[in-house]
Amino acid sequence: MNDTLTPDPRPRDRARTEAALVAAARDLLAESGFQNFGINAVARRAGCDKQLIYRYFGGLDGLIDAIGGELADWIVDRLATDAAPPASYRQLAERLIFGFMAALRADMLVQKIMTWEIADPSPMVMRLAQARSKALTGWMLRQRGDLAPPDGCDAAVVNAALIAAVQMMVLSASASGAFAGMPLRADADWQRLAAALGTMLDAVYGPG
Amino acid sequence: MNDTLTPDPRPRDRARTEAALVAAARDLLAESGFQNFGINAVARRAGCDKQLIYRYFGGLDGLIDAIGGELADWIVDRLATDAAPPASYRQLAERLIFGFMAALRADMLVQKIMTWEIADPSPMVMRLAQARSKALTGWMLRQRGDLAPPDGCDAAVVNAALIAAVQMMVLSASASGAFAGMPLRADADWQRLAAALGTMLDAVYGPG
DNA sequence: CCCAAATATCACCAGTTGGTGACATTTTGT
DNA sequence: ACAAAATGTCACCAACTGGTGATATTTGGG
Repeated sequence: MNDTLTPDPRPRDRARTEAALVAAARDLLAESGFQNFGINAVARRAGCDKQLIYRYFGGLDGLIDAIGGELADWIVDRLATDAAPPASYRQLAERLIFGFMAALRADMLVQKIMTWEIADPSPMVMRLAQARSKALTGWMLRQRGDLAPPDGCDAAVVNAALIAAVQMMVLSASASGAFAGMPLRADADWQRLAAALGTMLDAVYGPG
Repeated sequence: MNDTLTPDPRPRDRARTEAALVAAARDLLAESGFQNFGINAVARRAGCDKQLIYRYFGGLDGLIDAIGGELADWIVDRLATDAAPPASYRQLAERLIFGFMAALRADMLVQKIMTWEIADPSPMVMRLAQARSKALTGWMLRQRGDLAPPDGCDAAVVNAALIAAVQMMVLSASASGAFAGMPLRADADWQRLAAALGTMLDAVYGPG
């Protein structure tokens, strides 16, 4: 009869519960960011008791690590889609920059985590950043082959700066729809940015 | 005898108290960022009751606005120090980028506010960003004179991208001492970045 | 002088947070 | 069949948050 004594608890399936907790944490992070992100909010969202987070993940840190494992190779997964290897260093850099831009624009969760890394750098969160940048440089080394940038050009730093520009623009756009007065809402806005980045790539690496 | 009945309250000086509150908020923000930044923390730091924040500023928002007023022209104040007008567009852009980099690197408070704008965009905080970018574009227009960028180059967006790159690098450096695996701690690191930015300016605007 | 306004502080409120111990129920191993 | 372990839920804790009403004390104008 279910006599209002036990209001049907969730089925006892640890794997399922763990997955629900990870999903709840990820969705919550992607939707609202790390503000108001806490153990209570995650448990509430997952519809189960926070005690389980302690039991199964050892706390919120462990839960974050579980998320981190999922997106360690985030950038590589959606960058290495081109069949043909790049024909020039310029092309390699172009694929890196524009691929990064598209991937980041489409992934709210990673955007929020990147913001988190800037705003509240805890050891736990920094590990996510480290894994990401390691995967990214690994991809570059693998794709580079024997292509070389022009002489007298610190390509690593130039690329880092372009990545930084894209990252800042995307994060700012998600927050306010603009950066430094430049609107970043319509597709035309983004195409204008892409054109400017193309100009810079042309200028630095040559129109290859 | 001050018989433990009245533990000497602060002197009744509204102007002084308001200044103390603004200073407390600013210092707290610069030191710890907007995490744990609340009305209780500010009042505690200022050594007076939070009620005064409600009375004198109408709440935390008003206090933030008071800070915003102080640094509305932040970037202009420390950019327009050069006596001679720029001799070329390249020189203008160089002053903008490197001046911005130096100013931002030296100002922890503005760094934290910029992070705030990304991480927790509330209407109140966004007003600060708007005032800043308005002042910045105003400076550009005033300094530009009749200098013009090369044809076929969307200089406004190129400059915005370079500013974005610098901003991302500085914020990331303050948080973790690196960006995308590139260390940003020693002066040599920053000189390397400056050199790369110089390369990009050369390439886009010509070595002038 | 006296009363009103201004100033400063305190006491309390409801709500939230992270964290822990106890309990009930189900599953599993022997 | 029975005990032990695993799973899920609840109740509670101290600490903190933003917010408000009441109360002292001082200042200043009439």
